[in-house]
Amino acid sequence: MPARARPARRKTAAKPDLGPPAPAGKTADRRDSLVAAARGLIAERGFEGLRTREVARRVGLNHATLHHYFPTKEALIEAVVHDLVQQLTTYRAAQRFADMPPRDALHAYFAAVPAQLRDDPGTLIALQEFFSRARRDAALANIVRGLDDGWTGSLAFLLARGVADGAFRADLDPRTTAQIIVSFLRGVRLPAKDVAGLTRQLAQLETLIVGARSAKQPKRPRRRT
Amino acid sequence: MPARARPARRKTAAKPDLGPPAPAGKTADRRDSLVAAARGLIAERGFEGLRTREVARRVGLNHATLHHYFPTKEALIEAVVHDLVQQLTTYRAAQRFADMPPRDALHAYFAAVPAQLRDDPGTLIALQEFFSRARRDAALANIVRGLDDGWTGSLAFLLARGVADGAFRADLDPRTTAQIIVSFLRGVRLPAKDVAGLTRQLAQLETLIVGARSAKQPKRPRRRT
Amino acid sequence: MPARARPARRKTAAKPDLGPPAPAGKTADRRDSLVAAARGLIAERGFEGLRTREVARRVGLNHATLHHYFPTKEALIEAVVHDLVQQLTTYRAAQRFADMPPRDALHAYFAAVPAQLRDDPGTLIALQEFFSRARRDAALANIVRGLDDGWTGSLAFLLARGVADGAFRADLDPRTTAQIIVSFLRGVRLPAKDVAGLTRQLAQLETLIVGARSAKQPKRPRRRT
Amino acid sequence: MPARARPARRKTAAKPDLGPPAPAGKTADRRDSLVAAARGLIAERGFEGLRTREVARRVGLNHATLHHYFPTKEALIEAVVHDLVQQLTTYRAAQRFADMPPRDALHAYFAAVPAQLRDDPGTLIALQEFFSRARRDAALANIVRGLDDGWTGSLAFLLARGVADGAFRADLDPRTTAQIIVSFLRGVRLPAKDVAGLTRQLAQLETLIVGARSAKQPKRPRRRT
DNA sequence: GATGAATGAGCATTCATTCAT
DNA sequence: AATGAATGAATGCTCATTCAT
Repeated sequence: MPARARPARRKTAAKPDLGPPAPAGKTADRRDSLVAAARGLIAERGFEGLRTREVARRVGLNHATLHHYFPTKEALIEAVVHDLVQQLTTYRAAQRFADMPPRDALHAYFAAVPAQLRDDPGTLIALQEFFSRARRDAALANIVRGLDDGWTGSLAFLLARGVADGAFRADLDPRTTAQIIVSFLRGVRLPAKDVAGLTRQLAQLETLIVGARSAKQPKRPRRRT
Repeated sequence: MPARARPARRKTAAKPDLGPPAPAGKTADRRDSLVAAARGLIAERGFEGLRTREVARRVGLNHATLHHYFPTKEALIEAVVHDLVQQLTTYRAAQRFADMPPRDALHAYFAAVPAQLRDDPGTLIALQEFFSRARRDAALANIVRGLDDGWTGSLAFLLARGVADGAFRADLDPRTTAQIIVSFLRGVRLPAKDVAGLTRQLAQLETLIVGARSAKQPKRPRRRT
Repeated sequence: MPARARPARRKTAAKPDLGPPAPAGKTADRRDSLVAAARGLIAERGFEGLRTREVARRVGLNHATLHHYFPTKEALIEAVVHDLVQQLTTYRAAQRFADMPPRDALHAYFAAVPAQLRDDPGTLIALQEFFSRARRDAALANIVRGLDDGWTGSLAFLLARGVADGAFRADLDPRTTAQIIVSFLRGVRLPAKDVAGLTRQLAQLETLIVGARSAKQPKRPRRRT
Repeated sequence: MPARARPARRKTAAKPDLGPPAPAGKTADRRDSLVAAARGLIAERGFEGLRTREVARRVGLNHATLHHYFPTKEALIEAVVHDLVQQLTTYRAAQRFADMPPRDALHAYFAAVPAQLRDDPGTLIALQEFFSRARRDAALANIVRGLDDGWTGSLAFLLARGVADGAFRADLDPRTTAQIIVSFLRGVRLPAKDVAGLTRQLAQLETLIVGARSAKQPKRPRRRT
């Protein structure tokens, strides 16, 4: 749920107090609604089942009106990707991994995954669809690659810090391990019916990364005080 | 319309004495060709881009003739799944992991991945497409789940053996770890442009599973025994 | 339900005498019908009013079937041009101007115009539409130019012969005059409600070309014995 | 919502004292601009390619605003015709053929054609489009017929004077010849790439009309006082 | 007057499927 | 078995027109 700040429509922008409640930003809202509806539809039916008519219908608009906001279906899809990228980037930036000890950061990171899955599975499912589609769409592949690099990079940084201060296994290549984690997360079956199972997997992965020390609590690594 | 009597599926093609001299297995061959073409097309363009006319064209058949072999497009897709499942099951059965020490078995298993990727990327890409599609197709989901369970099961068995004989880390839950590996493999970006990177990731994963001992050879752990 | 009657006949292809009257050339016939319908529609409503659905409807076909014969609307239009060009070329070739004395040839040529207008006004009207459209369609412009050059050329040749043997005015540049005639014919108002008027104009034009001698029979120049 | 009170059309724009200081004639100007833009677009792309949005865009107006000036697209088109008619009528009136000797008048008339073609080809091209469209639009056909009659009439009058005073061929029917000239001009290929060719054709036509005397200067007959 | 938003009717094109031969 | 022809149900997109503001 973004709630994009909406920066001053048009050039007038005076409109101190209008009759209707708040028509300001209606256009942006509509666009956002359409993007959200499209994302949901992609999550539900894949690109195979994405119909502009259905997207418009879900927002309560005539299908022709959709083209008032997005000239083509492809433009709508692009908007969905960009929204997805921004949302994920924001999400990553919002977490202050840098402020936390590596092990806590990793734990927090992993803890966020099942939460996100429960709160907003649609976004992640849509993301998987885009990963799939990137295979045959060069432009999308570039965007996805950027997303991937950022994702891997932030994880690799976190892991490197942990390796340096002895929190993680010494024989761990940060970048390679980050790639493993990313591929693992990308490969998670969605929609997740077995969230408990996923939580267990994340915990196990944490154990593997942390190393031999935590052998005594394999399922649930001790939280840092 | 449906219920077309499916004559001699797969490679059985026994039919010791038929009227015409040599038409044996021709129908099965055609079916196989169509399935292979469909699989290739799915890999190339996804379900989005799967067209029965194109499938028929690639096999050199008229598009209407395809319907003599598969009453509907959906039937063709099902045949592709079943073919895929059988192929993978056969493949797994062919490898004698049970006869090898766990660590060697794991290594062999991981070594086979980049090889498969190089030899027949199409099958794996198609597989990813089916995983994607299973999200919205209950019937397909069941098939895929079976595949998944078998895959996870065989890996879990291997890991359990390793944990039991001390080849792998003791704090490793075989089933959970098997699920991690499966999700990781499912999440690998295809087509793989960076096979070396993938090989490195597999080696790292091996290291994490084997445990602290191999800290000195992170990239290519010496085989024990 | 197919009701498959024939039991697997390969490349036999005997077919000595078939039940139905004459299915041969049915495809060509359909194509021709569609082209004719399209030409008619262009004549009636211009390119503005050309609808593939209507073309198909006039031939008694589903609009999707039209695309079985012509991949796009543009392809259909092209077929109409080519048909038009061929028809006109054939028409011109059929007239044996070369075998006639210039003056008789010109007269015969002019006499054919009102006849054509009465028999098949649609073709000429469609032709005018194409002339109009050639203004904004480079490809069409080339085709039309070719048609024009042939038209002008044959007339110029006729006129040159007449100038040479004294049948026409001596101060007449054959090519320029041919261009005048062609432009005049191109500019005739269609559909022609006043055929008599047009006939009069052609006679007058003949008089102007023949020169001063025929001052006594302005409307109907005497035919050369 | 038609019946928009049309205030001060054309270039009158008197309005000596209005409320606001300078909005005088603004509405009329806007209308004229729209008509001019529409005419240009018709010349460029034909009726096929006439889009009200594009017309408005070229004038710098919102497409919805266009409907304040012209209730429908058809009304805009009508305004274009009327503007065209008025322009041509004015143009014809401006030339003082009546004051000149017939042969000079004809020459002046013909000389004006290439000039007009060079200065404002758009108007003539649009005119051709309207001639084309008149074929299927009865209302337009009437307007065009009026234009045609005026055009033919003025030429016929000129020719009649010339025949009477011996300037032109005696065996020339003024009205019929006027129709020939008009059809010829209507059939000229536009946009004219070969203006020299057209000039030559006009000169030749002049020769044909004047008669045998000018046989010595076929291209540029000396003006007979 | 001006404008962004909205809409209905329509359009060319696609495609899995059916059917007669 | 094989195929060309045919079709209905979409599908993305267009565009003149309407309307609330």
